[in-house]
Amino acid sequence: MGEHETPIATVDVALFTLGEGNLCVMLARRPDNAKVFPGVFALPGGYVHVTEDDDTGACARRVLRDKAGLSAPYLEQLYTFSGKFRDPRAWSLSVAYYAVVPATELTGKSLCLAPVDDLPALPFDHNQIVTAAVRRLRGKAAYSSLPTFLLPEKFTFDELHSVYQQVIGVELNKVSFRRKIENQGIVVPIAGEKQYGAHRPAQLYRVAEDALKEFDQTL
Amino acid sequence: MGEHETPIATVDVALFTLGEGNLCVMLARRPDNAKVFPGVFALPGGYVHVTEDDDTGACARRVLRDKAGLSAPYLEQLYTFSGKFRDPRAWSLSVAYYAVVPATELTGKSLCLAPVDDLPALPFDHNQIVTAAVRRLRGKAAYSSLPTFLLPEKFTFDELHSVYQQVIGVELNKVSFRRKIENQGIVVPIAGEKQYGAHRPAQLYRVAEDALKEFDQTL
DNA sequence: TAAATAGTGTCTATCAGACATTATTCT
DNA sequence: AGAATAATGTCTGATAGACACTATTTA
Repeated sequence: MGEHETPIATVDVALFTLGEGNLCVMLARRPDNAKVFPGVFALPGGYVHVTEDDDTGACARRVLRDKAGLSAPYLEQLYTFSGKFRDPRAWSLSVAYYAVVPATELTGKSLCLAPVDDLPALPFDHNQIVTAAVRRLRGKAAYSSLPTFLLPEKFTFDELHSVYQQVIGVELNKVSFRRKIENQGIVVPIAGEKQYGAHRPAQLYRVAEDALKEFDQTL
Repeated sequence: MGEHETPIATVDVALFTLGEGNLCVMLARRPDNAKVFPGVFALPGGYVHVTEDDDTGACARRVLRDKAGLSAPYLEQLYTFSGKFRDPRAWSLSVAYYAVVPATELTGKSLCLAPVDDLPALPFDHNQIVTAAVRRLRGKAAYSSLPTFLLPEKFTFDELHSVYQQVIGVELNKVSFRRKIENQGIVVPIAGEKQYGAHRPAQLYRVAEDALKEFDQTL
């Protein structure tokens, strides 16, 4: 078997968070000296550095660190997009990841957040990547603890309920939702901690584990 | 941004079928002149040919055509495996696919089929790829028409039931299973066609559509 | 008519959703 | 007391599983 021309290998990351009640994806301005699409907003991404990255997951974490200063969000490989024409430079292959972080992790950073349901036109096949990532996120939200990664450390039950609804995009019965969440052991009450307001105070919760937990049944 | 060394880009395919009641994966003998692991059984795979393949899916179909003579089985991208050490030659990146075909498509071809629950040690990280593919297949089987791709064109309800059980690995209530399948419209009876035996003859069915259909609920 | 498998009718336990009720704070 | 939100108790309709029963063939 002789040597072949190898494709370009890159990693792109769709970083999700909640902004003003909408599910948003982070966009980064491409450098002005980029060979293609200079100065255009796109998903953060970059070449795989074989001397620097242990694997594509490490590459994705490096991209997030460099472009958003994030250390350890929820990160999952999504899909690998490839083809002759997706990058004007050459036959290319992009391993797409998606990440989920609470909005509190992004405060102060000057980032561009775009609501996923009202996205501008993006270069390459990045609109397709976001669409696929949203589909995955929404799909998993219905039967996993994934939406909890959008919440800050402490939260009330109503916040949890609201985040699930926002992500999935449908109304969820409050009583059934509470039953389900309690059965699955997704969250645990923080003893003695309550959120006060002009009403009965709400119990504060935290996630039971840092890992993603999949439910055995639908919400 | 300067030029970087690019990783090796390959595609590997886990081809599933049923052999003697077991879920099996196809293995191919690597050529004797291969640079690494010559003559060893492994998942069929190959380099991405940027001049020949439109994308990695086309590459996977080419691999299946060349190594198993298959034209259009169910094919789905699984995951991209990557890293410094997974290939002794260099930093490499393998886009893994899995395919599902009825055993009848493989008769006559001299192929090696290994039961997935009793797999030999494979080169590279191919055991890991098969494990991930089996998990995906079993996961999807429970709420989709995926197992129908293991069946021949015509089949009885009991065969359908049996294939689902074999793939998922648990017993499924026959009455509930029939109700569910009927509700989902996965299969349609073939008018006037029955399979005869020393008992009441069984209605023959075919799949309703060629595409994968996902259920709204679990079996 | 016995054996074997195909296919259906129906009861029940479980559970999601709906609704009503109680709880606890602030104004 | 009234407003506001938190949290729980209980009824009901839908449905998965269990079981029993009927159907149709060959031997």
